[in-house]
Amino acid sequence: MVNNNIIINKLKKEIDAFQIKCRKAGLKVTPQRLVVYKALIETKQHPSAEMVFRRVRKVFHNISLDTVNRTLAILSKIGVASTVEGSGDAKRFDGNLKPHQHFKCIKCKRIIDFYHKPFENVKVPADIGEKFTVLRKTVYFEGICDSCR
Amino acid sequence: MVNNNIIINKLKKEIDAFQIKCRKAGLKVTPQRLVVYKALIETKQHPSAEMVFRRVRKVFHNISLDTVNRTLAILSKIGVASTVEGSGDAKRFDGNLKPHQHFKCIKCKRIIDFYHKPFENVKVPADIGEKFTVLRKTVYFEGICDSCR
DNA sequence: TGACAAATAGGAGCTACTACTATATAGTAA
DNA sequence: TTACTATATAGTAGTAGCTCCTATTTGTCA
Repeated sequence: MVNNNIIINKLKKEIDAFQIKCRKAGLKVTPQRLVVYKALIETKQHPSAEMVFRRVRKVFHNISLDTVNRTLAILSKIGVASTVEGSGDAKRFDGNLKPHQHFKCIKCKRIIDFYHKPFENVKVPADIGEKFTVLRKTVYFEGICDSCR
Repeated sequence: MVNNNIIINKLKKEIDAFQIKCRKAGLKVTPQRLVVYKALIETKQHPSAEMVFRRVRKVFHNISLDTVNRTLAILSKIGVASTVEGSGDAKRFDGNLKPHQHFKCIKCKRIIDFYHKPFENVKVPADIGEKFTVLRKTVYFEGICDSCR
């Protein structure tokens, strides 16, 4: 029960922070945005737009897929979510803002978070850093997960 | 001239090796496959299927996009090419088999190779290596390239 | 509480594949 | 060389995953 309250309080705080970020960015706080944001931070599944859509439809019966897509793009833009690297297939989103890395199973497409300190501070080689503006550094593994092999 | 011959010889060797790999995999060596393979290893552009298609159409007038797509998938499968990481947009292919890393410009979508030894030997954390079969390790940067900023 | 810019639902449109099928061809065996 | 057959291809239809469009609705602010 105590544990549950901690989780609920954490969620409340995150939603409050989200509303502030929206207003700062000149974005309206709509119930659609709140429900998409909640769906994203409540899961560790790194869902696609379609997965989020199916989830939120259960509580918001006539929300459109377009709104979900637009909202996920907006969340990434204002920095409360990000898109997961990995080529092909549907875009996958991530509401986990802590520095972390991903392992993706090429069979079942599951994405698993892991935390490995040395990968957080990858140094950009001098020649790259001088020529380009590096906005995102990623260490990313692909392979076969435990349940697929 | 001498330089040119070296390049042509290198290309010939790669094509011979490609034919051997095809036969080993039980795949027929068709002119379509050769032309797609050549188009891929001749460029540093990390082309999409569409880009390869437009290129090969110039010399192979009625090749179909489906064949290009299928062939690129096959090249990746038998290990003479790979798909480039990076979410969304069209799949991009790479015929460069030397260990290297990519920087992708989020504006113009250009992909630039770079070579940085320390990134070639990224160690898989023990817990990940035990639980999953890691087939591919990637260090990947995103940002704004020199011509876009 | 009214005004209005921003956001949404629903649907059309688009891009990037992927599947299907009749025809053609590479590889092998005679 | 020629005949055979499994594989591959061209052309096209179909599908997934967005993205754009428009009339309507709604959050925000004066």
